Amino acid sequence: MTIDTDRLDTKIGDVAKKAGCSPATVSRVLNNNPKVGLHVREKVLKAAMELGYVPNGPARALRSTRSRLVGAVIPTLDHAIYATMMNSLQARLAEKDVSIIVSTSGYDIDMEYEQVRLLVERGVEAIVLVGTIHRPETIALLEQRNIAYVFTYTSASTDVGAAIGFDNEKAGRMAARYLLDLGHTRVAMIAGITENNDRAAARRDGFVAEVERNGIAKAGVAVLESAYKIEGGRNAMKRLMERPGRPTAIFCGSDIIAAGVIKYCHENAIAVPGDISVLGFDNLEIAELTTPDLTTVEVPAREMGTIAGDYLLASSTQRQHMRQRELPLRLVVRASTAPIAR
Amino acid sequence: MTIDTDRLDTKIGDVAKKAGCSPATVSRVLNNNPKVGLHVREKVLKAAMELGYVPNGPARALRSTRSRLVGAVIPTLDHAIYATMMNSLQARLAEKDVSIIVSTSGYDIDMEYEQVRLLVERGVEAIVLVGTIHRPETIALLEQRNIAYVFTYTSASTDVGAAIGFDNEKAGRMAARYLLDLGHTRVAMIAGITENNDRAAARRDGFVAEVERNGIAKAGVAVLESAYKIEGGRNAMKRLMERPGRPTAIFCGSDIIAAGVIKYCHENAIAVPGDISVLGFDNLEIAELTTPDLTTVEVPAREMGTIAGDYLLASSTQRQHMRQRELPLRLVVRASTAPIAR
DNA sequence: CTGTTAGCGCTTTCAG
DNA sequence: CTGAAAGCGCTAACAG
Repeated sequence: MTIDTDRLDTKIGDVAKKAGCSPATVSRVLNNNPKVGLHVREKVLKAAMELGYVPNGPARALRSTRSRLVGAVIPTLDHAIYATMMNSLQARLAEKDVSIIVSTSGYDIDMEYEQVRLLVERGVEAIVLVGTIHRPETIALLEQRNIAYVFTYTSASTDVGAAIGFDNEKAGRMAARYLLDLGHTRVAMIAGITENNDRAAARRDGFVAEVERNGIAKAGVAVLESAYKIEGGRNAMKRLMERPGRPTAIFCGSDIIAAGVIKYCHENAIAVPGDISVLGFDNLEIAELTTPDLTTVEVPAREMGTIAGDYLLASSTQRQHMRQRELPLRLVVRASTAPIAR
Repeated sequence: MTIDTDRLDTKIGDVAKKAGCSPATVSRVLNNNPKVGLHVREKVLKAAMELGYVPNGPARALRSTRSRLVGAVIPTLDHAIYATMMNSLQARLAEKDVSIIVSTSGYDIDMEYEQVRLLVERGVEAIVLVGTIHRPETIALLEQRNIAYVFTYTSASTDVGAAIGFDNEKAGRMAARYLLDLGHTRVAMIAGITENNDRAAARRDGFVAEVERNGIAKAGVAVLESAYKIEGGRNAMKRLMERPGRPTAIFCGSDIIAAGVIKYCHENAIAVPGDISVLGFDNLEIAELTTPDLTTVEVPAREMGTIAGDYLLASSTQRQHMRQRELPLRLVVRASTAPIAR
């Protein structure tokens, strides 16, 4: 009647013996198979508990091909926008006892392929990816093995994979529209790193297109790139300010970059938003830390994680109706932007 | 000679057939067993490549009891200090093709136990935990199944588990020492949440002990708690300022909290560090975003992740020499602290 | 150096 | 409703 704690590992047969039934029945109980007698079910549960039985996941996965494991490959965990998404995704999956293997690609699609391969090897049932651009081999592998996958941070679904996110091009246009409506005509963008990052590239394209559509800035909109770090934003701003034809408004590809831009302005006595309006992207917690508080475009990172989780948890039939989900983007107006001075 | 892409899944036997050898030999090649003829090895590799063979991890794990999987249970991914650690831990493990299942406990040790149980079920070979305080069942389970585990963010190893981190109590004393040396006698602490968080509690205890050891502050040091959010810090500061006997220096349990404190000061025309010195903890990227820049205690989060990774990757014999690792703490002096005005 | 044999722990037909 | 039997894909003895 006491709990055995000395056995190194007890298996389903031990539980069966103790409960006085067959292993098959134990398995049924553990899998909530309804057609097991109430009495037997109770005995099994009791025996399992007393023996401290823990199922062997790999054995289960091998036999049933259901691993209760999903994978995610994100650029990095060192950026709040991805960490936050992972946090809510993991929380959602945990509610259903599904585990998530997290790996990072460092914004490199070759590395992403390697990681996806490894995840497939681990037997994940589904995979979360970021963005729309991937190696064809990555998608081919997933298709061939019939593993479900979702793209996040984008709303551009392919004919096969699902997409849960937002329209990056539209986001860029929204940013431009806002600055333009404020009366700015000399605008610039510090775009983050667009190589291998279709989302950053789409934002830039949308921004540039909207600005040029308005006929102003014939000389072209200044577009620089920068690492997603405060220092990166600061350096990019320095480069920008050393060029002729200073802008009066700047759209930054991330709040982190915007923070670096504002930092540079402080150091060089450039008034924000007096001399230059600064618009961020992401709405991270730090947007309330800059002086002045940062106007920014909010990215629904938490929500994306939860919805991606729902998608993965759904049955394959249910998934048909969830294959594309465009989340709304919201402009959060704070104090770093202002109408152009006349 | 072309790559087969239509087969749903090819197994080791298929590769063996194509390479003209036995499954055992294929297995040997795939596991880098040295005693396989060079010629055969090449044929196997070629066959595996052409068939697009991906090993079946669960089957391997079942047979060999080596899953190449480790687990981590952290409080949350929504705080940079943990996300950063996970990022470097994952990167280190990925170099050796080891995957990591990440789960979160929300600072709740009962939840932590559930997550650990699930990880054990998944067949992880080792587990990373945060802090020293855990349910006895958690440790018992790990011990019984003979699964390696490491505590991080602490240097207090138990007789069984390893610890990779720093001395939180010492950190608290260091913070107190610094403020005291600046001449402050009326000091306070906003400690984060200490319930179920032995690290935050130890920091508080060290801080209070060092202050009282100096005989000042007979009335006791004011200690408040706060969520690890900007708003939390701001609210706690509000409460603190509404009490009699305002402090001239405040130690915050996290930079996030410190940011909130500084925010409150701005809003209420309290000069930092003129009226009040503010000292943070963590040295997050945001420490350079507050105005003035934040003086803080640097926590080696990235390094902890890498070292924890090394520990998990090591053989059990090597691990004996790595069971305790206290990383140095560094005080990063910026502009939010100053000697007391006379 | 390579093949044969057995079986890891579990779930799943198939009978009863 | 329950048991017996088979075998998921792989690796580890053990021979040769």
